[in-house]
Amino acid sequence: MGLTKTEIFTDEQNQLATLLKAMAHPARIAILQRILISNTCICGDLVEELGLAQATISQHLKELKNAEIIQGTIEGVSICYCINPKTWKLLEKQLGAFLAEYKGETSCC
Amino acid sequence: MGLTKTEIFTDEQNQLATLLKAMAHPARIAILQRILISNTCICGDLVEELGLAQATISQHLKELKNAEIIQGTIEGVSICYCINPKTWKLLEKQLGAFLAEYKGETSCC
DNA sequence: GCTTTATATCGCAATATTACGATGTTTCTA
DNA sequence: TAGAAACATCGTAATATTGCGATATAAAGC
Repeated sequence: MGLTKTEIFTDEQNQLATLLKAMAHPARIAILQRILISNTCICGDLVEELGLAQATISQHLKELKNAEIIQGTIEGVSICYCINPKTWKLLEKQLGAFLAEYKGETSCC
Repeated sequence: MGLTKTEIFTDEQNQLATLLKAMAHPARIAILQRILISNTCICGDLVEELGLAQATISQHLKELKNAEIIQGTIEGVSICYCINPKTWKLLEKQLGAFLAEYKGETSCC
């Protein structure tokens, strides 16, 4: 086991779960926040700002890139990362719809 | 290792990561959607509706409960689960603010 | 071409997650 | 009070994640 049964769920459920999973780590949230603040992309600054090893940061960036939440382009010696607008919009739409489904506390538990 | 370095991050970052992690599984998204649709709580119906074993569903419910995203009350023999309004509102606020930080594609990568 | 700088990848150890059968626990009913 | 129904918990196997040191790779400048 230890393997999620993706066949059982809808594509939307799997997609949203994948996106959430990619963000579900404090380091990756911190990375995204840094990108959002600087608007313009950042790179190895992260290693200094967060207290994690270069290999670890690189790995987190890779996961965000795999989920297509961020994208990177070579900028000389370093690499410039920024938000992938397409995925971000998708996320806003999917998550927004999901969260909005809750209609207040119409008595229950 | 295999242990997240929570000391390094802010409480907000850790909290948001924990909430996202609790939702970052297709089964748990499916469970939440069912609760949102039925508004009124559900229980063992999930075992039939999703194709997972009772023990597995119970475990997923426990994780959602630990994250305080849902809450359950004893309803005779079965248990009634529903959204925890407080956490849901917190989630809407935190996630909303996070997602809204992105200001379009002001040229970068 | 060699060196420096900036990232990526590999390999590993520690720990976490996912799924499930088996077994406990609690509550209602006969 | 014994039995059934509905969940929860335990134990376990398979796999995934986290973090890092060491090493590889790529671009720029000399």
